[in-house]
Amino acid sequence: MPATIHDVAARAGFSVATVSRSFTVPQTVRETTRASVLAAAAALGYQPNRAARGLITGRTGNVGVIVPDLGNPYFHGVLEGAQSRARAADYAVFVADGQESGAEEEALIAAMGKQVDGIVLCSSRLPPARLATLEPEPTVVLLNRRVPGLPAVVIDSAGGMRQAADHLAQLGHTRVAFVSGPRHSWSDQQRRRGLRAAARAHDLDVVTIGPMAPQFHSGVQTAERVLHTGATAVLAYNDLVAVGILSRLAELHVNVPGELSVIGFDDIPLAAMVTPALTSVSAPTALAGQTAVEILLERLRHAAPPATGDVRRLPATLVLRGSTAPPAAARAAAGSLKRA
Amino acid sequence: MPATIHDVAARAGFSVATVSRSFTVPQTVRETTRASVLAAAAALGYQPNRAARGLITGRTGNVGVIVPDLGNPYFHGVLEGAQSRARAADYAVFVADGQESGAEEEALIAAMGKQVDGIVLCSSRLPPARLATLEPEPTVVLLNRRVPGLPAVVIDSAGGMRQAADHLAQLGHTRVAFVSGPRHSWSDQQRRRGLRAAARAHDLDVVTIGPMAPQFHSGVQTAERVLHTGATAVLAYNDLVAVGILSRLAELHVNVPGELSVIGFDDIPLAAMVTPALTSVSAPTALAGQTAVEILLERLRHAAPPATGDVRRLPATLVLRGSTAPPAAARAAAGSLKRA
DNA sequence: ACACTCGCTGTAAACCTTTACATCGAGTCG
DNA sequence: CGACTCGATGTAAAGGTTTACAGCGAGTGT
Repeated sequence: MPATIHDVAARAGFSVATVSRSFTVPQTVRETTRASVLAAAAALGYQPNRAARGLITGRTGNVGVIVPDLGNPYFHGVLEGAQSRARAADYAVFVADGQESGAEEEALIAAMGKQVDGIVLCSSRLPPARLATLEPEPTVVLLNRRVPGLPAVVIDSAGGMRQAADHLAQLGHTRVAFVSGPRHSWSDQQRRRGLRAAARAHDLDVVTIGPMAPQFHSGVQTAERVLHTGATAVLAYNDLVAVGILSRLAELHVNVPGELSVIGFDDIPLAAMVTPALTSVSAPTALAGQTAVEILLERLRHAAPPATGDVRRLPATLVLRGSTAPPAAARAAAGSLKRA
Repeated sequence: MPATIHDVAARAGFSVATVSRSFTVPQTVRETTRASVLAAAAALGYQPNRAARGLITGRTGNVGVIVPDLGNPYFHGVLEGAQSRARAADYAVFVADGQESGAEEEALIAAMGKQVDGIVLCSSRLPPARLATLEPEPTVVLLNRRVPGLPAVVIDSAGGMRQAADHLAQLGHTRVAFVSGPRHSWSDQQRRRGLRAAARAHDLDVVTIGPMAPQFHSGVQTAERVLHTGATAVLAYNDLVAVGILSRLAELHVNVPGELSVIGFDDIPLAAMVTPALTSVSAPTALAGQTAVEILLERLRHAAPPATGDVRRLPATLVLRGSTAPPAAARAAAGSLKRA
């Protein structure tokens, strides 16, 4: 029913080859020819059949994005960025939810297999050994994960964590809690690393709680434990748990930031919507998504992967809001100073 | 490079037709035959080439989901539901962001065209006339939108609104504000309709503010206007603006629910995370997404659309949290009663 | 024994496009 | 003027699968 290349060829008075070329390698047909082909195509509403094209070229014009949890706001930014960048290049994007499971992820990769030209794997739950054997089929780029030999875009969590710790130290905090994320999470390791370094530099006392699921309810459950540590500030693995902490603290009538400062991670939209607004380490998720498909497309263009170990590092930046302040002790001291 | 049906056929000692049949119409091949075909396929890691299959069957095994804004949490639930239902049926899902624009949406539909068997159109921004002429190519099902002749799944916002208004009336409120959503939004019309009905029933005084963009900042901007209406409760078009209101109210030191009750719509995860937790009309978004692809798949199965005007109505239910209470006046009255 | 039906399998066409190779005419160079 | 090159176009094969049709052997009913 829909018009094929043959219909266009017949109408334009040329062969199918010429029609095909008019679309895929315009330089090779005479300008006037191309014009009449295009006119015929437009008149017929012709759209190339991607399946047929894919069959012969081996490319699909699709990319896949696999995230561990579609429900996690963190990945919405990624998805949005990926989608817009892909669309700009006339690629379509498949999205799939790995359900936090390596096995499911693997199944997804297999299922996507021939349907996509490449895959953006976000915060993969797969073991490094498995990741390393993924290529060359399909072409992948990692997001927020590094394994040797695979291109990746990573957000500099460690750097962000350092900024957060600097900020806290500067405010006068000396004992802080860290509510950590999933045990084997690459991101968690990065954040720990950043925190360790900053702690040494500033002579901060750090007590780590966790691992915890990166969810709101984890924060709710953890709030009281944080209080018991005697810390005057808490760094949460991500905004979700930070907000959970905030929520429980409000129930307990603990003043934030007066009695406890709270810092989140990722700066998802939620962070700006709670009261007090959450100081958070902003992760450029949309940019990350964009960059990931950009690298993917680039690799696809030159079938020979140029720099397969290409790692793009995106900076995270601390954004100051209302959930951090000097510790109560410091303010008390300042107060007594004034009084004295 | 990857194994084809021919390789499997050769290895199993049968023809390609038999191999093909073993996968697509298993009843027609002898059981033992099928077993050896499957064994050969497994040994070779054979996966049918979808492009080739699609070329001949005309089906792609893909469905598309178009949402007006990937950044809107409302659609995350939809997307999640759609994705999981599709995957269960071995379909893959394309996702695209219409950017709140009818034109972009149209372009997306055209671009998806031959790549998908059907499309779930969420809260479409397209005019009804255009929507009506979409079919039969591609097959679509609408979500949160109704136009004659097209199957749809809608969430009963009007019913939800009625529940919300009932709740408020029961608490003793007599004057409430409604912060409305996008002017031509179908959902907004539904909500208005439900509110009007409930207002009549309970003799509620309703003052409408808006239209407003369905965003957090709209709520922030609107909070003071709400206060000035003299209403003791406010119904927001969705949770995002409700939370915006909450946020601004906290800045103004207006107690919620003491001085003003706030009700949101959609019950996105955010609603449960703010303080006070937001009373909201819960929209079963994931179920809606699921149902939409279910209808789509069903229609695809019987090429002849069974009941093209099929409309599935999903109930919305009010979930009570901490942002609603009797109006200050009522409590004062109750207090004086007690005192008397 | 014959004509049939029935279950299972094979052969080959068809789906729509891209692209290697062939063709053909016109210009170029010696 | 002949041998070539070059640009524009056409012909046909190829890509992997499904499926209409044919074939074939075994059972069935007469």
